[in-house]
Amino acid sequence: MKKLNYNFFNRNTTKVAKELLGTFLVLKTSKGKLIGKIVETEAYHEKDPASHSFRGITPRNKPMFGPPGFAYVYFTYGMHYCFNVVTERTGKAGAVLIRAVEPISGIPIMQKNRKMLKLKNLTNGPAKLTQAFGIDKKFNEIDLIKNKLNIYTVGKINFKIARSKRIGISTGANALLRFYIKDNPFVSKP
DNA sequence: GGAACGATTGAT
DNA sequence: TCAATCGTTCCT
Repeated sequence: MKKLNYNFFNRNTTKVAKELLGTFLVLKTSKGKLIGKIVETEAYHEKDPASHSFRGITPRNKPMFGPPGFAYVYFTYGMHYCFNVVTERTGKAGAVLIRAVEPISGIPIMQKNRKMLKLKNLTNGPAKLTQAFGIDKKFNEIDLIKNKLNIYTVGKINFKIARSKRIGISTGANALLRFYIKDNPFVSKP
């Protein structure tokens, strides 16, 4: 297990989105470690009409323009948080939305956070995994290399990557910037 | 100052 | 298919 570093994130957003598949999101909590294998991502570029960064920098999307390897957590629909990893060099916006993970460790804690027992529904959506991990606005703009929330790789690929249109957006909807592990049951929408 | 809307989810 | 629910952004 090797922790992903700044160099990994300081690259083209689409490339990072693809290579994040099969890596492990790890959060150290006082009650134990939460681990989820990333099985679904979406890429959001600076000039992408679907991206928050499209109309330039604002107080909310500021982290997207910041250094790579940091978190961008935003609140949406009045009740949900979504977790992104910032990509590209400082000054250029870019982020990868983590849309789904496969529960690996700390499952009882995730079940408690989600108030739900069914493994399949625990983390198979962007706002579901943040709820399972307890990720909220306190995690916005934190350094994912130096804090309790990290991403690790084992360097092995034993799955096929599928590609599709992104979900839940209206403008720029035809771009194939969603990536997921083929046949993985924890992908939000296969 | 006001209004429209959203990178969603869960229940009906 | 639809309500829940509120911060952000854009318009006046």
